[in-house]
Amino acid sequence: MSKKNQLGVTPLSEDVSAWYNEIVFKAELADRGPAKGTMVIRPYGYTIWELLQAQLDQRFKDTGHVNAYFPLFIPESYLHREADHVEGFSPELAVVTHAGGKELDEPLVVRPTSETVIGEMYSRWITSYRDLPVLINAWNNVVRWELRPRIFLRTTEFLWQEGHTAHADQQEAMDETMQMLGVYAEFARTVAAIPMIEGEKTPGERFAGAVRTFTIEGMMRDGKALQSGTSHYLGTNFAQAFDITYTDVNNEVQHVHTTSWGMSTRMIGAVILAHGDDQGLVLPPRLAPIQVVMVPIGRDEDGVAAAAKADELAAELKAAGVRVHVDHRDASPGFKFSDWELKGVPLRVELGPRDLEAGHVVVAHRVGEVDDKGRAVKQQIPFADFVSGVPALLDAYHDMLVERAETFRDENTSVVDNWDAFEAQVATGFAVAFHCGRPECEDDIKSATKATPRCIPLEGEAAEGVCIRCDNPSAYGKRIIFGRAY
RNA sequence: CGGGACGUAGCGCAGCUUGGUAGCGCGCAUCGUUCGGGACGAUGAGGUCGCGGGUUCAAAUCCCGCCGUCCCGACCA
Repeated sequence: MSKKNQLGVTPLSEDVSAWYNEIVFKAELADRGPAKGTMVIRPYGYTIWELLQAQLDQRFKDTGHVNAYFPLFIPESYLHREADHVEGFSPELAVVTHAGGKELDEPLVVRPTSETVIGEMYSRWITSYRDLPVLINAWNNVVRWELRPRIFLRTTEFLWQEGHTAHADQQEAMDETMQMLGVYAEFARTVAAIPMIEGEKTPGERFAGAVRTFTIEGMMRDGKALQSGTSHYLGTNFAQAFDITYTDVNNEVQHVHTTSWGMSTRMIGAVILAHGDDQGLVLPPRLAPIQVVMVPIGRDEDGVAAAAKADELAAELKAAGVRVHVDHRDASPGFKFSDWELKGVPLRVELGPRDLEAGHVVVAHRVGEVDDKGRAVKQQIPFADFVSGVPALLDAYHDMLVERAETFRDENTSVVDNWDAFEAQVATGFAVAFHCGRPECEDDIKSATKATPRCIPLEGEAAEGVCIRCDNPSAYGKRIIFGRAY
C-alpha cells in the first residue's frame, strides 16, 4: 500500500499506475464502464476530447481532407482478404454471430479499424486517375478486445479518427503519409504541449497490412514511451485485396496506393502522463476545458462583492475567447485551490476583499515557481492588465510546458554503445543505440529489459556500428530509439 | 491464460484468527459558526457484508462451489 497525500492520491513518484488511475477518477475524466475494458468518458474528459477533435480536424481540413462515416459492422470475410491484416487483428476481434433473434449467415465483426470496408467502397468509387486522390477522414469508435485494458491508454472500445487516402502512385502516397505524421507531431506540440519523436517503426512493430508504419512517440513522466499517433503507407496491399484500380492517362489499369493514419483517445492518456504531478492533472491550455478559474474570497458583503467582480471579469474574458469558470461553490478557498489543481486548470485567479480594494487579482499558475511550502508563487495583476493579458499568459504557460517536457525528455535520453549502459538507460528513459534489425533480437532485448524499439527517428545522423545486443552489423543506417512502452 | 491482491454504506477501509445486536474515516443532508491553502460543532440519512450451497440454535466470520474486479506478464491506438 503506497502512502497517499492529503488529496488521497498516491504520489506519482511512488506508483505511476496507482497515481494514473486515481487521477483519472478523482479529476472526473472518466469512469469504468460495467463491461470489462470499457470506459465512460465523463464531461470533463469529453470536453478535452472535443477540444482535441476540433483542433485536429481543422488541420485535416487545412490539408485538403473531408470527413465521412463508414459502418461499424464489417462482413467477417472482408478481414480475410488481406493476409497480414487478418492475422494481426483476428485475436482481438469482437464478432457478432446472432442478430434479430437468429444466427447470421455470415458473422459481422465490429470494426477494429476500417481499411477493409473503406477499401471496398473505394473500389466502387475510383475508376479513373481523375478520381484521385481520395482524401477522407472518419471520426468514429472502434473495438479491439485487448487482454489488458487501461483507461484511455488501451480500452476495449475507443474513439479516434482514421484517415484513409488513395493515390495514383507511391510517391504521392508517401508524401501524404509523411505529411500526416508531421501534422500529428505539430498538433501534439502546439496543442497538447508534448514534444514527439517522429520516426518509422521497425518491421516487427509495423501495422498489420502496412508497407511502412510511422509513429510519433512521446516520453511520459516516468520515462516510458507512448505511441501517440501513427501514419501508414499501405502500398497496394489493400488495393489488391479490394481491387481498387483506376485507369491512368495511358489507358492502363493501375492499383492505387493507399495510406491510413490515426490518433485516438489515448492522446488524453498522453496528456495526463506527460504533464501530471503529485497534485494531479496538468492540462495544456489549448486542451483545458477551463483555462482560467476564478475563486472569489470573502463572506457576507465582501463575498458578494468579490463574486460580482469575478463574474464581471469572467464575462470580459469569455468575450475575449478565454474558457473561464467562476467557482461559486460554498466551500473554503483552500478546498477550491486544491480541487482546481487536481483538475489541472492552468491559471487560478483569487479575488478577495483586499484585492478588490487594491484593484488587482491574484494569479497562480498550476505549474511554475513554488514557495517553500511547495505552493505556487502568486502574482498580483491590475484588473485591466489581467483581462487583456490572459491570452499571452496562457501562451507562455503552454510554451513553458513544452519546454519542460522537452527538457525532461532530453535529460532522460542517452546515446549508448554497450549493453550495461543500455539496460540502465531503458530503465528510466530512452536509449539511442544501434540495432541489427532482426526481429528475434528485438524479442530478446524485450524479454531482457522490457524495452522495444520505439522508432527509427527521422532525425539523427547517418552512422553505422554494431548491434547493442548481438554485435551483428547495424541496420537502418543510424541509431534507433529504444524504450519501455505503455 | 500464468503470477499476485481483493470483493463489507457513494469512496477508502476495519471487523474474520477465536461464529453471538455491522463499525470507522471521508463524503452526503439540515442547522449554526467559519471562509486568503482541503474549517468546526451538533443532529441525521445511508448496508440483502459479491453470488449460491453447506455446517450451526446462530455465519461478514468456518467449509465447498461460482462470479467479478484490480495490479504484474503475454497482445496492443
